Amino acid sequence: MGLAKTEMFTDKQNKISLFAKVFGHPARVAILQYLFKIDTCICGDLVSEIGLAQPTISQHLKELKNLGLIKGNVEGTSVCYCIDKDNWSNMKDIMIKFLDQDIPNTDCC
Amino acid sequence: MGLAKTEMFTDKQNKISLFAKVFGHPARVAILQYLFKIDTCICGDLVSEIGLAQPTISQHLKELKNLGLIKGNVEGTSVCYCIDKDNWSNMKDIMIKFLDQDIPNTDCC
DNA sequence: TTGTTTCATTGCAATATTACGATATAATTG
DNA sequence: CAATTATATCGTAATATTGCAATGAAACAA
Repeated sequence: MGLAKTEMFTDKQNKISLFAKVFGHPARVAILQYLFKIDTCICGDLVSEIGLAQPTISQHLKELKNLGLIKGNVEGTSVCYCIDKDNWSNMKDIMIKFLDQDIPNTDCC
Repeated sequence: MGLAKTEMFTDKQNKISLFAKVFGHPARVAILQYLFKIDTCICGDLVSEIGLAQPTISQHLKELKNLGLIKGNVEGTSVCYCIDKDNWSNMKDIMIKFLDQDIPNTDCC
């Protein structure tokens, strides 16, 4: 199979899992952290920064772009990437709401 | 391949991606939400609640247990599951720190 | 002891993900 | 135009994930 049965879950649950999945690879985490760290757009130094082959980085960027978390801008021969603020903020709200629930106070375990 | 090159990333990046990966399936999100919603341990009604086959649920529970996010207690013939408060709290801090970074104010994109 | 119930494990088929070489595309330079 | 640079896409091999039927194991009930 390898195929999640998304139709049996709520939209919210599927959304959370889609966001989580994109963070489920250290290369994508590293790309995002780099975008946060350097206070400007990324224009090309990602391949040397991360250490994976160029097609691999391109593929990871595509997944981040597909979810809307980053956006790219063609700048001559290179492409500038940066966080999509609105979408990131939206995702953050959803994820934090999931993570920050009150833990039931049942000491049966 | 299908194999992440974890050795090229920091421990923190790998940790974040491992936590995220476990949330990257709606069934595991649903299990956790159910654990939060019902204010007590889960003792057996997960299979009927989620709607996947029993071995599938068992497998998802195992992954959550492996990361330490839930713990189980044998209660007669059934097993009681609940959130592991300390580990959840720890994970939450790491994930929120990652999600809640200040977004660079560069409007080049 | 013989079921019965509940959950875990095994084994396997279907599908997804990861990584990268080769190649394509698109803008720029000479 | 030809060469260069930067990125995307294609194709494919290696590995991971998902789901479940079959089976096992452990506690309980009769």
